[in-house]
Amino acid sequence: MRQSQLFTETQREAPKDEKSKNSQLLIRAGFIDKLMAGVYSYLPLGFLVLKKIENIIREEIQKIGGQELFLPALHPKENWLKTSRWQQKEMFKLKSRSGKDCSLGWTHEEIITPLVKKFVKSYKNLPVAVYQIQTKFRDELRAKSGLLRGVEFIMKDLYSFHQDEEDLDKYYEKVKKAYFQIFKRCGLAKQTFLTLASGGTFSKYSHEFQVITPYGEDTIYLCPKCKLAINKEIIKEEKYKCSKCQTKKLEIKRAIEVGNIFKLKDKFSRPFDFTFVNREGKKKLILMGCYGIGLPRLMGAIVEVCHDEKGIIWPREVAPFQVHLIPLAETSSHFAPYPVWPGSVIENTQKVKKISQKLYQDLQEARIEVLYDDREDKTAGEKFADADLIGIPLRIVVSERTLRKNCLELKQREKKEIKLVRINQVKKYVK
RNA sequence: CGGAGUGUGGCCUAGUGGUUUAGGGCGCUUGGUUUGGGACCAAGAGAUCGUGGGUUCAAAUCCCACCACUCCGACCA
Repeated sequence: MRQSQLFTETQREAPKDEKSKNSQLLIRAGFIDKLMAGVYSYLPLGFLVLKKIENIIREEIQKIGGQELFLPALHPKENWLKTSRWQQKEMFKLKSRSGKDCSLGWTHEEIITPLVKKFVKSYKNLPVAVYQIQTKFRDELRAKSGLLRGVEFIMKDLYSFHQDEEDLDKYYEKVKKAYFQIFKRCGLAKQTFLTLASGGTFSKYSHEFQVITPYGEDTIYLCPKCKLAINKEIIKEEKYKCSKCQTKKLEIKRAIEVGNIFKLKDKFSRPFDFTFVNREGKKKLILMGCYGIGLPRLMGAIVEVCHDEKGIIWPREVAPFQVHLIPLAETSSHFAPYPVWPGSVIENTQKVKKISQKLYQDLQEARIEVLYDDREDKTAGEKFADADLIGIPLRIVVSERTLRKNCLELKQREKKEIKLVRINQVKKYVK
Protein backbone atom coordinates (compact mmCIF):
# COMPACT_ATOMS: atom_id res chain seq x y z
CA MET A 1 0.00 0.00 0.00
CA ARG A 2 1.12 3.51 -0.76
CA GLN A 3 1.39 5.46 2.45
CA SER A 4 0.34 8.65 0.68
CA GLN A 5 -3.04 6.99 0.09
CA LEU A 6 -3.55 6.06 3.73
CA PHE A 7 -6.24 8.36 5.05
CA THR A 8 -4.96 8.20 8.60
CA GLU A 9 -1.90 10.04 9.87
CA THR A 10 0.26 9.49 12.89
CA GLN A 11 0.06 11.81 15.84
CA ARG A 12 2.97 13.10 17.78
CA GLU A 13 1.09 13.08 21.06
CA ALA A 14 -1.50 10.75 22.48
CA PRO A 15 -4.74 12.15 23.88
CA LYS A 16 -4.03 12.97 27.52
CA ASP A 17 -6.76 10.70 28.88
CA GLU A 18 -5.19 7.61 27.39
CA LYS A 19 -2.98 6.08 30.03
CA SER A 20 -2.47 2.54 28.80
CA LYS A 21 0.39 1.90 26.43
CA ASN A 22 -1.74 -0.05 23.97
CA SER A 23 -4.26 2.73 23.49
CA GLN A 24 -1.61 5.46 23.42
CA LEU A 25 0.45 3.77 20.73
CA LEU A 26 -2.42 2.38 18.68
CA ILE A 27 -4.16 5.76 18.60
CA ARG A 28 -0.98 7.71 17.87
CA ALA A 29 -0.06 5.36 15.04
CA GLY A 30 -3.54 5.49 13.54
CA PHE A 31 -4.62 1.89 14.16
CA ILE A 32 -7.72 2.58 16.21
CA ASP A 33 -10.06 5.38 17.18
CA LYS A 34 -12.10 5.59 20.35
CA LEU A 35 -15.81 6.22 19.90
CA MET A 36 -16.59 5.98 23.61
CA ALA A 37 -15.16 4.21 26.62
CA GLY A 38 -14.61 0.58 25.67
CA VAL A 39 -15.75 1.01 22.06
CA TYR A 40 -13.22 1.38 19.28
CA SER A 41 -13.13 1.72 15.52
CA TYR A 42 -10.47 -0.20 13.66
CA LEU A 43 -8.78 1.97 11.07
CA PRO A 44 -7.09 0.48 7.99
CA LEU A 45 -3.81 -0.38 9.75
CA GLY A 46 -5.55 -1.70 12.85
CA PHE A 47 -8.01 -3.71 10.83
CA LEU A 48 -5.15 -5.41 9.00
CA VAL A 49 -3.71 -6.50 12.33
CA LEU A 50 -7.09 -7.66 13.57
CA LYS A 51 -7.53 -9.74 10.41
CA LYS A 52 -4.07 -11.26 10.86
CA ILE A 53 -4.95 -12.32 14.38
CA GLU A 54 -8.32 -13.58 13.22
CA ASN A 55 -6.73 -15.71 10.51
CA ILE A 56 -4.18 -17.21 12.86
CA ILE A 57 -6.99 -18.21 15.19
CA ARG A 58 -9.07 -19.52 12.31
CA GLU A 59 -6.23 -21.66 11.01
CA GLU A 60 -5.41 -23.17 14.38
CA ILE A 61 -9.02 -23.85 15.32
CA GLN A 62 -9.71 -25.43 11.96
CA LYS A 63 -6.73 -27.70 12.55
CA ILE A 64 -8.52 -29.15 15.57
CA GLY A 65 -11.71 -29.69 13.67
CA GLY A 66 -13.58 -26.51 14.44
CA GLN A 67 -16.26 -25.64 11.90
CA GLU A 68 -16.84 -21.95 11.43
CA LEU A 69 -20.32 -20.52 11.53
CA PHE A 70 -21.87 -17.19 12.37
CA LEU A 71 -24.56 -16.73 14.99
CA PRO A 72 -26.87 -13.78 15.54
CA ALA A 73 -25.85 -10.97 17.86
CA LEU A 74 -29.50 -10.22 18.63
CA HIS A 75 -31.02 -12.79 20.97
CA PRO A 76 -34.58 -13.54 22.09
CA LYS A 77 -35.37 -13.51 25.79
CA GLU A 78 -36.72 -17.08 25.82
CA ASN A 79 -33.34 -18.73 25.35
CA TRP A 80 -31.95 -16.85 28.30
CA LEU A 81 -34.89 -17.67 30.53
CA LYS A 82 -34.17 -21.37 30.03
CA THR A 83 -30.80 -21.06 31.72
CA SER A 84 -31.89 -18.37 34.21
CA ARG A 85 -29.33 -16.01 32.80
CA TRP A 86 -31.77 -13.33 31.63
CA GLN A 87 -30.84 -11.42 34.78
CA GLN A 88 -27.13 -11.46 33.97
CA LYS A 89 -25.81 -8.04 34.92
CA GLU A 90 -23.61 -7.35 31.92
CA MET A 91 -26.27 -8.15 29.35
CA PHE A 92 -27.52 -5.26 27.23
CA LYS A 93 -31.28 -5.57 26.95
CA LEU A 94 -33.58 -3.96 24.45
CA LYS A 95 -37.15 -4.12 23.30
CA SER A 96 -38.48 -4.26 19.78
CA ARG A 97 -41.26 -1.87 18.73
CA SER A 98 -43.76 -4.64 19.14
CA GLY A 99 -42.58 -5.17 22.69
CA LYS A 100 -40.42 -8.25 22.23
CA ASP A 101 -37.60 -8.52 24.75
CA CYS A 102 -34.20 -9.05 23.22
CA SER A 103 -30.58 -8.80 24.23
CA LEU A 104 -27.27 -8.24 22.56
CA GLY A 105 -25.16 -11.36 22.76
CA TRP A 106 -22.49 -11.29 25.45
CA THR A 107 -21.83 -15.03 24.98
CA HIS A 108 -23.53 -17.71 22.88
CA GLU A 109 -24.15 -20.91 24.85
CA GLU A 110 -27.87 -20.17 24.88
CA ILE A 111 -27.88 -19.94 21.09
CA ILE A 112 -25.46 -22.65 20.05
CA THR A 113 -26.82 -25.36 22.33
CA PRO A 114 -30.37 -25.50 20.90
CA LEU A 115 -28.94 -25.01 17.42
CA VAL A 116 -26.62 -28.01 17.54
CA LYS A 117 -29.37 -29.99 19.24
CA LYS A 118 -31.45 -29.68 16.06
CA PHE A 119 -28.90 -31.75 14.15
CA VAL A 120 -27.16 -34.01 16.63
CA LYS A 121 -29.23 -37.02 17.71
CA SER A 122 -26.80 -39.89 17.96
CA TYR A 123 -23.30 -40.73 19.18
CA LYS A 124 -22.54 -41.19 15.50
CA ASN A 125 -22.73 -37.41 15.06
CA LEU A 126 -20.23 -36.76 17.83
CA PRO A 127 -17.98 -35.06 18.60
CA VAL A 128 -18.86 -31.67 17.12
CA ALA A 129 -16.84 -28.47 17.41
CA VAL A 130 -18.16 -25.20 16.07
CA TYR A 131 -16.88 -21.69 16.42
CA GLN A 132 -17.46 -18.15 15.31
CA ILE A 133 -15.61 -14.87 15.32
CA GLN A 134 -18.11 -12.25 16.24
CA THR A 135 -18.83 -9.10 18.18
CA LYS A 136 -19.86 -9.48 21.80
CA PHE A 137 -21.52 -6.82 23.91
CA ARG A 138 -20.89 -6.62 27.62
CA ASP A 139 -22.19 -3.86 29.80
CA GLU A 140 -19.03 -3.57 31.87
CA LEU A 141 -19.23 -1.18 34.78
CA ARG A 142 -15.79 -0.05 33.93
CA ALA A 143 -14.33 -0.38 30.49
CA LYS A 144 -10.65 0.30 30.71
CA SER A 145 -7.09 0.06 29.51
CA GLY A 146 -7.68 0.68 25.83
CA LEU A 147 -8.36 -2.57 24.03
CA LEU A 148 -7.91 -4.68 27.15
CA ARG A 149 -11.46 -4.42 28.38
CA GLY A 150 -14.12 -3.27 25.97
CA VAL A 151 -17.88 -3.04 26.10
CA GLU A 152 -18.09 -4.16 22.50
CA PHE A 153 -15.39 -6.50 21.28
CA ILE A 154 -14.74 -9.28 18.82
CA MET A 155 -14.43 -12.74 20.23
CA LYS A 156 -13.64 -16.15 18.90
CA ASP A 157 -15.91 -18.56 20.72
CA LEU A 158 -15.59 -22.26 20.17
CA TYR A 159 -18.08 -24.83 21.53
CA SER A 160 -17.52 -28.55 21.58
CA PHE A 161 -20.00 -31.39 22.11
CA HIS A 162 -19.07 -34.84 23.37
CA GLN A 163 -20.56 -38.17 24.29
CA ASP A 164 -18.51 -38.68 27.44
CA GLU A 165 -16.02 -37.03 29.74
CA GLU A 166 -13.09 -38.86 28.26
CA ASP A 167 -13.81 -37.38 24.85
CA LEU A 168 -14.36 -33.92 26.34
CA ASP A 169 -11.06 -34.16 28.23
CA LYS A 170 -9.26 -35.22 25.11
CA TYR A 171 -10.62 -32.32 23.11
CA TYR A 172 -9.94 -29.88 25.94
CA GLU A 173 -6.26 -30.83 25.77
CA LYS A 174 -6.27 -30.33 22.01
CA VAL A 175 -7.66 -26.85 22.47
CA LYS A 176 -4.96 -26.06 25.01
CA LYS A 177 -2.30 -26.94 22.46
CA ALA A 178 -4.03 -24.97 19.73
CA TYR A 179 -4.22 -21.96 22.03
CA PHE A 180 -0.54 -22.08 22.82
CA GLN A 181 0.12 -22.24 19.10
CA ILE A 182 -2.08 -19.20 18.51
CA PHE A 183 -0.35 -17.13 21.17
CA LYS A 184 3.03 -18.26 19.92
CA ARG A 185 2.21 -17.10 16.41
CA CYS A 186 1.03 -13.81 17.87
CA GLY A 187 4.52 -13.31 19.29
CA LEU A 188 3.63 -14.05 22.89
CA ALA A 189 5.24 -17.46 23.34
CA LYS A 190 7.55 -16.34 26.15
CA GLN A 191 4.89 -14.43 28.07
CA THR A 192 1.90 -16.77 27.93
CA PHE A 193 1.17 -19.18 30.76
CA LEU A 194 -1.58 -21.64 31.44
CA THR A 195 -3.32 -20.55 34.61
CA LEU A 196 -5.74 -22.33 36.85
CA ALA A 197 -8.70 -20.05 37.47
CA SER A 198 -12.23 -19.94 38.74
CA GLY A 199 -14.82 -21.65 36.64
CA GLY A 200 -17.20 -18.75 37.11
CA THR A 201 -20.79 -19.80 36.82
CA PHE A 202 -19.82 -22.85 34.81
CA SER A 203 -17.61 -25.13 36.83
CA LYS A 204 -15.22 -25.19 39.73
CA TYR A 205 -12.11 -24.49 37.71
CA SER A 206 -11.22 -23.26 34.27
CA HIS A 207 -7.96 -22.55 32.53
CA GLU A 208 -6.86 -19.14 31.48
CA PHE A 209 -4.05 -18.13 29.18
CA GLN A 210 -2.31 -15.26 30.88
CA VAL A 211 0.19 -12.94 29.21
CA ILE A 212 2.64 -11.54 31.71
CA THR A 213 3.08 -7.78 31.50
CA PRO A 214 3.17 -5.08 34.18
CA TYR A 215 -0.03 -3.53 32.87
CA GLY A 216 -2.07 -6.71 33.31
CA GLU A 217 -5.19 -6.47 35.40
CA ASP A 218 -4.94 -9.98 36.82
CA THR A 219 -2.47 -11.25 39.36
CA ILE A 220 -1.16 -14.76 38.95
CA TYR A 221 1.14 -16.99 40.97
CA LEU A 222 3.56 -18.65 38.60
CA CYS A 223 5.57 -21.79 39.27
CA PRO A 224 8.95 -21.08 37.66
CA LYS A 225 9.64 -24.79 37.26
CA CYS A 226 6.39 -26.12 35.77
CA LYS A 227 5.45 -22.86 34.03
CA LEU A 228 1.96 -23.31 35.41
CA ALA A 229 0.20 -20.51 37.20
CA ILE A 230 -2.72 -20.01 39.55
CA ASN A 231 -4.95 -16.98 39.41
CA LYS A 232 -4.99 -14.90 42.58
CA GLU A 233 -8.77 -15.23 42.78
CA ILE A 234 -8.50 -18.91 43.70
CA ILE A 235 -5.01 -19.05 45.21
CA LYS A 236 -6.36 -19.61 48.71
CA GLU A 237 -8.10 -22.79 47.72
CA GLU A 238 -4.86 -23.98 46.19
CA LYS A 239 -2.88 -23.14 49.34
CA TYR A 240 -0.19 -21.15 47.57
CA LYS A 241 1.53 -24.07 45.95
CA CYS A 242 2.02 -25.34 42.44
CA SER A 243 -0.74 -27.76 41.50
CA LYS A 244 1.78 -29.96 39.73
CA CYS A 245 5.08 -30.03 41.64
CA GLN A 246 3.72 -28.71 44.95
CA THR A 247 6.49 -26.13 45.27
CA LYS A 248 5.65 -23.06 47.31
CA LYS A 249 8.16 -20.78 45.61
CA LEU A 250 5.68 -19.10 43.32
CA GLU A 251 6.37 -15.84 41.51
CA ILE A 252 3.71 -13.16 41.70
CA LYS A 253 3.09 -11.54 38.31
CA ARG A 254 0.66 -9.12 36.70
CA ALA A 255 -0.92 -10.56 33.57
CA ILE A 256 -3.57 -10.12 30.91
CA GLU A 257 -6.05 -12.93 30.34
CA VAL A 258 -6.11 -13.47 26.59
CA GLY A 259 -7.96 -16.78 26.54
CA ASN A 260 -10.17 -18.88 28.76
CA ILE A 261 -11.36 -22.45 28.38
CA PHE A 262 -14.09 -24.27 30.31
CA LYS A 263 -15.52 -27.71 30.66
CA LEU A 264 -19.21 -26.95 30.71
CA LYS A 265 -20.17 -30.60 30.93
CA ASP A 266 -24.00 -30.73 31.13
CA LYS A 267 -24.45 -27.19 32.40
CA PHE A 268 -26.22 -26.15 29.19
CA SER A 269 -27.33 -29.45 27.71
CA ARG A 270 -29.50 -30.01 30.78
CA PRO A 271 -31.68 -26.87 30.56
CA PHE A 272 -32.04 -27.34 26.82
CA ASP A 273 -32.59 -31.06 27.26
CA PHE A 274 -29.92 -31.81 24.71
CA THR A 275 -29.57 -35.58 24.72
CA PHE A 276 -28.27 -38.11 22.25
CA VAL A 277 -28.63 -41.86 21.85
CA ASN A 278 -25.46 -43.75 22.73
CA ARG A 279 -24.12 -47.02 21.34
CA GLU A 280 -26.29 -48.96 23.78
CA GLY A 281 -29.39 -47.15 22.57
CA LYS A 282 -29.68 -45.14 25.77
CA LYS A 283 -30.46 -41.42 26.00
CA LYS A 284 -27.65 -39.39 27.54
CA LEU A 285 -26.94 -35.71 28.10
CA ILE A 286 -24.40 -34.16 25.80
CA LEU A 287 -21.24 -32.84 27.44
CA MET A 288 -19.91 -29.49 26.32
CA GLY A 289 -16.81 -27.37 26.44
CA CYS A 290 -16.43 -23.71 25.56
CA TYR A 291 -13.32 -21.81 24.64
CA GLY A 292 -12.90 -18.08 24.11
CA ILE A 293 -10.33 -15.62 22.87
CA GLY A 294 -10.91 -11.88 22.86
CA LEU A 295 -9.30 -10.53 19.70
CA PRO A 296 -8.96 -6.87 20.63
CA ARG A 297 -7.61 -7.83 24.02
CA LEU A 298 -5.08 -10.06 22.35
CA MET A 299 -4.10 -7.21 20.04
CA GLY A 300 -3.77 -4.88 23.03
CA ALA A 301 -1.71 -7.46 24.91
CA ILE A 302 0.66 -7.79 21.96
CA VAL A 303 1.24 -4.04 22.02
CA GLU A 304 1.69 -4.02 25.79
CA VAL A 305 4.44 -6.62 25.40
CA CYS A 306 5.92 -5.56 22.09
CA HIS A 307 6.87 -1.90 22.08
CA ASP A 308 9.68 0.47 23.00
CA GLU A 309 9.85 4.20 23.66
CA LYS A 310 9.53 4.93 19.95
CA GLY A 311 6.52 2.81 19.14
CA ILE A 312 5.10 -0.59 18.41
CA ILE A 313 7.21 -3.60 17.41
CA TRP A 314 4.77 -5.97 15.71
CA PRO A 315 5.61 -9.67 15.73
CA ARG A 316 5.95 -10.81 12.14
CA GLU A 317 2.74 -12.77 11.80
CA VAL A 318 0.45 -10.04 13.07
CA ALA A 319 2.18 -7.04 11.51
CA PRO A 320 -0.04 -5.01 9.15
CA PHE A 321 2.76 -5.21 6.57
CA GLN A 322 5.99 -7.16 6.42
CA VAL A 323 8.10 -4.43 4.84
CA HIS A 324 8.14 -0.68 5.24
CA LEU A 325 9.78 0.67 2.10
CA ILE A 326 11.11 4.18 2.57
CA PRO A 327 12.68 6.19 -0.22
CA LEU A 328 14.55 9.27 0.94
CA ALA A 329 14.61 11.58 -2.00
CA GLU A 330 14.73 15.20 -2.90
CA THR A 331 11.42 16.47 -4.05
CA SER A 332 12.29 16.44 -7.69
CA SER A 333 9.06 17.90 -9.03
CA HIS A 334 10.11 21.54 -8.93
CA PHE A 335 13.40 20.71 -10.61
CA ALA A 336 11.70 18.91 -13.43
CA PRO A 337 11.85 21.65 -16.08
CA TYR A 338 15.64 21.76 -15.91
CA PRO A 339 17.79 19.38 -17.93
CA VAL A 340 19.08 16.32 -16.17
CA TRP A 341 22.75 15.51 -16.53
CA PRO A 342 24.46 12.27 -15.52
CA GLY A 343 25.51 12.12 -11.88
CA SER A 344 23.60 15.22 -10.89
CA VAL A 345 21.53 15.43 -7.73
CA ILE A 346 18.43 15.46 -9.87
CA GLU A 347 19.35 12.34 -11.71
CA ASN A 348 20.15 10.56 -8.47
CA THR A 349 16.86 11.68 -7.00
CA GLN A 350 14.95 10.24 -9.87
CA LYS A 351 16.97 7.10 -9.48
CA VAL A 352 15.87 6.73 -5.85
CA LYS A 353 12.28 7.09 -6.89
CA LYS A 354 12.64 4.77 -9.84
CA ILE A 355 14.35 2.04 -7.87
CA SER A 356 11.95 2.19 -4.95
CA GLN A 357 8.98 2.07 -7.31
CA LYS A 358 10.46 -0.97 -8.99
CA LEU A 359 11.16 -2.63 -5.66
CA TYR A 360 7.62 -1.88 -4.52
CA GLN A 361 6.24 -3.61 -7.59
CA ASP A 362 8.62 -6.54 -7.34
CA LEU A 363 7.80 -7.15 -3.71
CA GLN A 364 4.11 -6.96 -4.40
CA GLU A 365 4.44 -9.43 -7.22
CA ALA A 366 6.25 -11.71 -4.79
CA ARG A 367 3.18 -11.36 -2.55
CA ILE A 368 5.03 -9.54 0.16
CA GLU A 369 2.99 -7.00 2.05
CA VAL A 370 4.63 -3.62 1.69
CA LEU A 371 3.82 -0.23 3.05
CA TYR A 372 5.49 2.12 0.59
CA ASP A 373 6.21 5.52 2.07
CA ASP A 374 5.90 7.45 -1.17
CA ARG A 375 5.11 10.70 0.59
CA GLU A 376 7.24 13.36 -1.03
CA ASP A 377 6.64 16.16 1.43
CA LYS A 378 8.02 14.37 4.48
CA THR A 379 11.54 14.66 5.78
CA ALA A 380 13.69 11.66 6.59
CA GLY A 381 13.27 12.20 10.30
CA GLU A 382 9.53 12.22 10.05
CA LYS A 383 9.46 9.07 7.94
CA PHE A 384 11.70 7.25 10.39
CA ALA A 385 9.68 8.40 13.36
CA ASP A 386 6.49 7.19 11.69
CA ALA A 387 8.10 3.87 10.78
CA ASP A 388 9.21 3.31 14.35
CA LEU A 389 5.77 4.18 15.66
CA ILE A 390 3.86 1.99 13.21
CA GLY A 391 6.23 -0.87 13.93
CA ILE A 392 6.50 -2.89 10.72
CA PRO A 393 9.14 -5.63 11.21
CA LEU A 394 11.49 -4.76 8.34
CA ARG A 395 12.42 -1.30 7.14
CA ILE A 396 14.07 -0.84 3.76
CA VAL A 397 15.54 2.56 2.99
CA VAL A 398 16.43 3.67 -0.52
CA SER A 399 18.46 6.86 -0.78
CA GLU A 400 21.22 8.49 -2.77
CA ARG A 401 23.62 7.39 -0.08
CA THR A 402 22.69 3.72 -0.39
CA LEU A 403 22.52 3.83 -4.17
CA ARG A 404 26.05 5.18 -4.41
CA LYS A 405 27.07 1.75 -3.12
CA ASN A 406 24.47 0.06 -5.28
CA CYS A 407 22.78 -0.99 -2.06
CA LEU A 408 19.65 -0.65 0.02
CA GLU A 409 19.55 -0.34 3.77
CA LEU A 410 17.74 -2.96 5.82
CA LYS A 411 16.80 -2.58 9.45
CA GLN A 412 14.69 -4.79 11.64
CA ARG A 413 12.37 -2.84 13.89
CA GLU A 414 13.41 -4.77 16.97
CA LYS A 415 17.16 -4.36 16.37
CA LYS A 416 19.60 -1.51 16.23
CA GLU A 417 21.90 -2.70 13.48
CA ILE A 418 21.54 -1.46 9.97
CA LYS A 419 22.57 -3.69 7.13
CA LEU A 420 23.52 -2.60 3.62
CA VAL A 421 22.42 -5.11 1.03
CA ARG A 422 22.96 -5.14 -2.71
CA ILE A 423 19.80 -4.27 -4.58
CA ASN A 424 19.56 -7.58 -6.38
CA GLN A 425 20.06 -9.48 -3.09
CA VAL A 426 17.24 -7.85 -1.18
CA LYS A 427 14.68 -10.55 -1.80
CA LYS A 428 16.80 -13.03 0.13
CA TYR A 429 16.21 -11.00 3.26
CA VAL A 430 12.51 -10.63 2.81
CA LYS A 431 10.26 -13.53 3.53
C1' C B 1 -21.62 1.18 41.74
C1' G B 2 -18.01 3.67 45.79
C1' G B 3 -13.54 6.88 45.76
C1' A B 4 -10.14 10.35 43.21
C1' G B 5 -9.06 13.43 39.08
C1' U B 6 -9.70 15.96 34.32
C1' G B 7 -12.68 18.71 30.49
C1' U B 8 -9.87 25.50 26.49
C1' G B 9 -9.63 24.80 17.74
C1' G B 10 -8.10 17.85 15.18
C1' C B 11 -3.88 16.81 19.28
C1' C B 12 -0.81 18.93 23.54
C1' U B 13 -1.40 23.09 26.42
C1' A B 14 -1.13 28.89 28.75
C1' G B 15 -4.62 31.63 31.13
C1' U B 16 -7.81 30.61 38.13
C1' G B 17 -13.08 37.18 38.11
C1' G B 18 -11.67 43.09 34.45
C1' U B 19 -6.99 45.64 27.61
C1' U B 20 -8.81 38.10 26.84
C1' U B 21 -11.61 41.08 20.29
C1' A B 22 -9.01 33.55 24.63
C1' G B 23 -2.12 33.16 23.94
C1' G B 24 1.48 29.36 22.32
C1' G B 25 3.28 24.52 20.13
C1' C B 26 2.03 20.39 16.82
C1' G B 27 -1.11 19.48 12.73
C1' C B 28 -3.82 21.85 8.44
C1' U B 29 -3.88 25.66 3.86
C1' U B 30 -0.81 28.97 0.54
C1' G B 31 4.09 30.60 -1.12
C1' G B 32 9.32 29.94 -0.66
C1' U B 33 13.79 27.49 1.23
C1' U B 34 15.26 22.55 2.74
C1' U B 35 15.95 16.88 2.70
C1' G B 36 19.49 10.49 6.73
C1' G B 37 15.96 11.15 12.73
C1' G B 38 9.44 14.82 13.63
C1' A B 39 14.00 21.18 9.30
C1' C B 40 13.20 26.61 8.47
C1' C B 41 10.86 31.48 6.95
C1' A B 42 6.42 34.21 5.75
C1' A B 43 1.19 34.58 5.34
C1' G B 44 -3.59 32.21 6.56
C1' A B 45 -7.90 29.21 8.22
C1' G B 46 -9.76 27.00 12.52
C1' A B 47 -12.64 27.84 19.64
C1' U B 48 -19.90 30.11 21.10
C1' C B 49 -13.40 27.66 26.81
C1' G B 50 -17.94 19.88 27.90
C1' U B 51 -23.62 21.15 28.56
C1' G B 52 -27.34 23.75 31.32
C1' G B 53 -28.48 26.95 35.20
C1' G B 54 -26.92 30.50 38.95
C1' U B 55 -23.80 34.54 41.51
C1' U B 56 -21.74 39.36 39.71
C1' C B 57 -21.60 45.78 36.78
C1' A B 58 -18.27 41.85 34.61
C1' A B 59 -17.28 34.46 34.27
C1' A B 60 -12.79 30.06 30.57
C1' U B 61 -11.96 31.69 35.74
C1' C B 62 -16.69 31.43 41.49
C1' C B 63 -21.24 28.12 42.88
C1' C B 64 -24.86 24.08 41.60
C1' A B 65 -26.58 20.21 38.47
C1' C B 66 -25.78 17.14 34.51
C1' C B 67 -22.62 14.81 30.75
C1' A B 68 -18.02 12.68 29.07
C1' C B 69 -13.25 10.63 29.80
C1' U B 70 -9.12 8.63 32.91
C1' C B 71 -7.24 6.17 37.28
C1' C B 72 -8.01 3.12 42.05
C1' G B 73 -11.56 -0.25 44.08
C1' A B 74 -15.87 -3.43 43.61
C1' C B 75 -17.59 -6.35 39.58
C1' C B 76 -16.02 -9.48 35.49
C1' A B 77 -17.26 -15.92 30.55
